[in-house]
Amino acid sequence: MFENETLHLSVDCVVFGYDDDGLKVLLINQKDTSDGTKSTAPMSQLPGDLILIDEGLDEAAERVLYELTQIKGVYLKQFKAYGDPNRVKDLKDRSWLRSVRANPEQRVVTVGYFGLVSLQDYVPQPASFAGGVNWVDLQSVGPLAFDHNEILSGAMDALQDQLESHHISFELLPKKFTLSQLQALYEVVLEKKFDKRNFRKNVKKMSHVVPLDEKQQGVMHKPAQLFSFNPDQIDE
Amino acid sequence: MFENETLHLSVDCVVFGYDDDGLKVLLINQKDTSDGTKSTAPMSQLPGDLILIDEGLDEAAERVLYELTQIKGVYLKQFKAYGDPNRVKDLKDRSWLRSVRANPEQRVVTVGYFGLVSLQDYVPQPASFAGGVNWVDLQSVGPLAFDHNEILSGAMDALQDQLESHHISFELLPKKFTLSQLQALYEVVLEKKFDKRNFRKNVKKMSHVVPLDEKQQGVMHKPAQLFSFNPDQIDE
DNA sequence: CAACCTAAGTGTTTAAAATACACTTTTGTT
DNA sequence: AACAAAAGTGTATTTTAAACACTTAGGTTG
Repeated sequence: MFENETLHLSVDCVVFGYDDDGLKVLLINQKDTSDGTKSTAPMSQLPGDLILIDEGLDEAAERVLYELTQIKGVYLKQFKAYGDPNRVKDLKDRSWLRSVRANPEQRVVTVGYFGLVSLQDYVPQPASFAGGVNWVDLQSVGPLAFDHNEILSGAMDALQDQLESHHISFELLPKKFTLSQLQALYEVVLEKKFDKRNFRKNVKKMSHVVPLDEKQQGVMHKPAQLFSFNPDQIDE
Repeated sequence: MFENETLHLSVDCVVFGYDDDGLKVLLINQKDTSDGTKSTAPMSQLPGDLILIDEGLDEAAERVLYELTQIKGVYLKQFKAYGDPNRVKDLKDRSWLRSVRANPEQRVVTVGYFGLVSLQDYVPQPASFAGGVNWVDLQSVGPLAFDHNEILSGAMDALQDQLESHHISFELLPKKFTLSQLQALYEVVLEKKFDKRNFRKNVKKMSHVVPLDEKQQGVMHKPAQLFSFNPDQIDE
């Protein structure tokens, strides 16, 4: 059943990207299998790959993400290991595995990481580097390879759990942001609405959200004040 | 540096046991190395072992815990993977590894589980089965093998995070418990005091904590009413 | 340059939740 | 009968959360 008695370990990265039109996830397209078999429709998957024998898990997640998407320097956090012995045994995943793995039948346990990036700052659009890398609207994510839909949903749960308690919302926003952007982010991630005045009252209690002497420009309405995040000033 | 190019995966279980005199963790003593080398002092460690090639992670945690301690049927939950490439390379752990592993130099990534048991119900005292299995007061835990102190502290964090939100306190209490026991448990785990009247007010709002028609017996003070947990009645 | 569009920004009232606090009751023991 | 020990109970106060609507600043249009 298992090609030999060893087991491989991989990391898979669920990188969430946010901008004013919503929350996206970074997916890559499996390259068409070139072995002449009537390949099933090419699938999307999370960026992930086997870890090297001498690298740590966090390190592997960073490397793999960079190699597959050219994205680096982003917030990345482990959230769960997935170890169903048959998680890479599905028929739909066979031909692609055969085309990229020395031992396609080998069991692979994977460690899931979730990542956060602002699509306005920081990140060079990965599509311009690696072919087949896409930011996909969360609602539009179809069936993914392996158990990647399950991993994605685990990442989403972790993100929701940690958004408020771990001060990570700022990883999804540009360095300078408005309170409306922050509120919209909360609403998208937590899937509920907030009252504008109450929301702002709460934010103004957080000493790590600091108002700048600067306003939004080029918008056709009253320009909003800009804020930034000061990580040195987290008080509980 | 690494004996060969494969990597092993293990599970380690941090099983918390609770009774009226506090929170304990289940440790096992490494058997004395019998290879004649001047063995370093025998160490304690978390119950853990390599997973088999065809079992899932949760399944492996259950099996390993049972094999090493005879404990089964308890609440067990994955909380974090530990993958430092050198986590089993410390000098202090050498001789023991040589005595139990075919490839003692091989890298091992481990997946941490935390477990919860009531020391009053359920659990046959493991000490009566497997030699060298001990419930150790959390305060009295000394240096453990490998990175097990770090894993223990990660498990404690996970327990604290989830105690209130995940309705797991009941896994640490006898089936029938008093509100004072429940409060004492909260105080020990969360490391803070609660006001008795306010605590009871809150508990009485939880529909899954149901009062029984039964009182404590054989105590030399006013006997307390007993309560039990109804898992079918969790409302958020 | 006046009218208009758009999102920003702002306070108060009400309801709910958290906190602080001390005495009486029930059982078993001496 | 007196005592010891923990169980059990209510109210007032403070803090936090929730509900709610109009004015303002800037850009665009005619």
